[in-house]
Amino acid sequence: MSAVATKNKVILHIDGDAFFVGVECAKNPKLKGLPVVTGEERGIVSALSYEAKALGVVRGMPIFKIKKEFPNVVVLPGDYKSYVEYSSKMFEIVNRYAYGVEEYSIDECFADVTGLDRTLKKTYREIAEKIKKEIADELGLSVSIGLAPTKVLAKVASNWVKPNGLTIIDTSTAGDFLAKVPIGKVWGIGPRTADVLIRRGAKTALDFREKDLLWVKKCLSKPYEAIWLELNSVLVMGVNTEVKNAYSSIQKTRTFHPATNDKAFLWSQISKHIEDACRKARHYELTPKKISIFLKTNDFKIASASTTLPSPSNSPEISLSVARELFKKIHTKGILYRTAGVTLDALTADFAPQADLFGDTAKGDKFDLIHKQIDFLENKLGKRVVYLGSTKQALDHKELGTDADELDRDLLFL
DNA sequence: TCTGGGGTCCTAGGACCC
DNA sequence: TCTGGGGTCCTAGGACCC
Repeated sequence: MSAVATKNKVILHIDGDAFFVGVECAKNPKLKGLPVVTGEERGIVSALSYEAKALGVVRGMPIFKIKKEFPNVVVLPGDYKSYVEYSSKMFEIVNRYAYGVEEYSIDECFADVTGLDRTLKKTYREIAEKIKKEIADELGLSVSIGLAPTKVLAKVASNWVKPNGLTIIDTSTAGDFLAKVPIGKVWGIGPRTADVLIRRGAKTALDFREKDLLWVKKCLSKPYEAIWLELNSVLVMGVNTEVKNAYSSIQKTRTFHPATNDKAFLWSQISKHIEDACRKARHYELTPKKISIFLKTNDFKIASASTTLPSPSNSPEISLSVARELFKKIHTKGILYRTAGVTLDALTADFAPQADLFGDTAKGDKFDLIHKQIDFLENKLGKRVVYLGSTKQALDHKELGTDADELDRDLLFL
């Protein structure tokens, strides 16, 4: 037995209430108390106020439907810049009370606040209340807070009362809470795994927690062991306070309707996604080593193919040349596809590439220079001043059949 | 929730090596 | 030619998150 008693950690989780709408109300307090949605520019609801929810509005609802059926709902375009600003200010406030914050998403963070009760001579509840008050006073935002010995339990806690909640779960009370949490509501357990667990008799988080580890290992894969341990108050998912400053993948996808099998159209979508993904990679000075593309059918089956690039490059011409083969592999005659997507993978910070035997790197260098010029132009004149010939159709919104090969010329259109 | 877009991590199976 | 076992890399697909 260890001489040092292993005392439970105290993990805090903060979740913004209807965050995007919350920010809009903070910017324009007249909106407070009104049914408000954001997402006008996307055509579907991204976020909605609790007042809008009460009327029957749901996430993903088409904006035209809102305007028609709920004329008194305020519809706003998303203002991502503000959301990011408010988000980082919110994290700064939390950071006053923690040695680092894990920025989990734009409206959520975790922090390890263990021991702060002694340092600040306050209870954990008082500390959480203070954080909540500062966020409300300084930013005009409402949040829900959970305090618990692990991240998974802290998520359960912050979700327990919403909006404007403050819930504390400790080892002794966890069972009472978990008995009321359907297994599918646990962070990390989605519909598939929930099905499996329910069939095996674990309907609630408590049922699952009471299974033994061997059972968990036998029925599920590795990540679920961590969830099981965390439900049992064993902290295994560390709070990662490192500021995440690089993507490890960049994805571009688009769903179109109606679904189609048109080869030329689908290929032009892929081409556009490759251009856009490469542009983003260049913007962040990242270079992918891998590319993968996928097509999704009407019944949500995904056919994907991926490969390692001949040499790392963020020029679309390189990706395009290998994607052509990948596309041939996954495109099946007669099947209708609803979504096409591209992922650039294994991104690393830009580096000076070594010349290789086959001259691919030399080719990449040439395109590199061209794209530097184009990026410069586009920064001044706007996006897509210049684009690949194979992308043209996607930009024209043409859906009629044209021979794919005819369009697949790596030409730049001005 | 008949289901948008952008991410992360894991796993099984095959290829190839010793 | 057949045989065994282990390691590692690659690819396709699955599951989950916000």
